[in-house]
Amino acid sequence: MDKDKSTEQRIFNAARTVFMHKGLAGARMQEIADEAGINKALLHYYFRSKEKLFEGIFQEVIQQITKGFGEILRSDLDVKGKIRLLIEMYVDNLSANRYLPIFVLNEMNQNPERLEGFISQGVAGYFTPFFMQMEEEARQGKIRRVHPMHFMLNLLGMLIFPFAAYPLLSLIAKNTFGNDMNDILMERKEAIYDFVENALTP
Amino acid sequence: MDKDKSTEQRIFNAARTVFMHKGLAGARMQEIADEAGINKALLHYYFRSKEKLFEGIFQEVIQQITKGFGEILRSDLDVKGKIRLLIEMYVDNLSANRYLPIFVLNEMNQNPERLEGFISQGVAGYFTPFFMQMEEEARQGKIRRVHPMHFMLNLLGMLIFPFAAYPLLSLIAKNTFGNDMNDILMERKEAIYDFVENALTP
DNA sequence: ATTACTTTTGACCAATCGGTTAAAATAAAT
DNA sequence: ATTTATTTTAACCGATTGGTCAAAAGTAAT
Repeated sequence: MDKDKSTEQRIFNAARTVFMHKGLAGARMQEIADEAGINKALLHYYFRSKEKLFEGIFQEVIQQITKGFGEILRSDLDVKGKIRLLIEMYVDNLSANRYLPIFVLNEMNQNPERLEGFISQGVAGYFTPFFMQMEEEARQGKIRRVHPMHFMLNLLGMLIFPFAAYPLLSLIAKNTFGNDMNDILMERKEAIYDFVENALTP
Repeated sequence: MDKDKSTEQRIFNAARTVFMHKGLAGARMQEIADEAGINKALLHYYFRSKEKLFEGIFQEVIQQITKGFGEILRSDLDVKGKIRLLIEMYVDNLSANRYLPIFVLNEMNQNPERLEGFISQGVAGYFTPFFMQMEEEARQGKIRRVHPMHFMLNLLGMLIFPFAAYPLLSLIAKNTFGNDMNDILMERKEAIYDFVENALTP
């Protein structure tokens, strides 16, 4: 219940938890209040409305994702180095917070307009330089020439999908080979990097 | 409004549309009634409750997906042939219904118990034989030896993710290179197959 | 034409929702 | 100690929600 933090922070943390698990439409202000250990009216004292509270959470989550993403893409590593780091970051982050991808994907589909404000400037700008670096390394014969955008879609898909589809995959893993899905997720870093490296080797 | 079909079918179609776009928590019975062009009370006449109506829709959607999936995996094609067909099917289906993946992923995360009933017997059974076929072809040197489960996760991720993240990717595509995301999705079949084939070539 | 059965409707209900308000409790300022 | 400002609460409100019901409209059988 974050007993020692400020009330505003406790509310914000509670809201993040509940919104992340239930989504905007499924979340209840009463549940957020309970999770924060305070009265429901106090929610509206600190954050005017459910919509405003959600907007704050959503913005924070998006910014946290894009921040790490941008830092890696703008570093001075080579392509394979950046990919290695992207894989590390995504698998670590999503392992710690399994509901994040489905939350973000769902809410951005329910209300795409929310993105427009604070995406265009940020994420979009990181791609062009990285794509140029890929072209350059392909010219040098360091990596195979692939379509940069499709490569990025492939990489992100391999990274994010297993976490978004966890409940289904967990069932399948159990029923096909007594294997636990969590064990498979642990191997995910190596599996993706092997696959990508093989696809990028000329 | 499906004027000529039976009332029950019109309601079911309307429910599929609304649930698929808004999800269980976000959908309103009144909106489904409007979409079907009938009174709200008539919904409860044909389908007892929102939950029952949703269950019917969800089951139909899951079954439709797993059906095609199973048919391809059990066909007598070689591994690369099956992969080619899987790519064709998924890209075609998801192009025609962009909301399907995020709908399924979200609802299975909100209520994983719903899956257990009608998944274990179906989908799970298709995997083991296909995984054995992959091992066999790897032994013959026809394809590179890869971990079957991770390979499947990679393939499904590459197939599904771009559709689930469409709104974000659409913004990025527009801002990095004036390209339209729909054009990119059209090239998706070739891009994935190229990538996979390169990763599977010994 | 009357009966019997099914389909459709408008009006209604209790519960729940996000949000408000006035007052109580607490903290800060003088 | 008293005033002032801030934080927290219980009680309440109107709107919306999923769901019900009795009656009307339609259909089929005799």
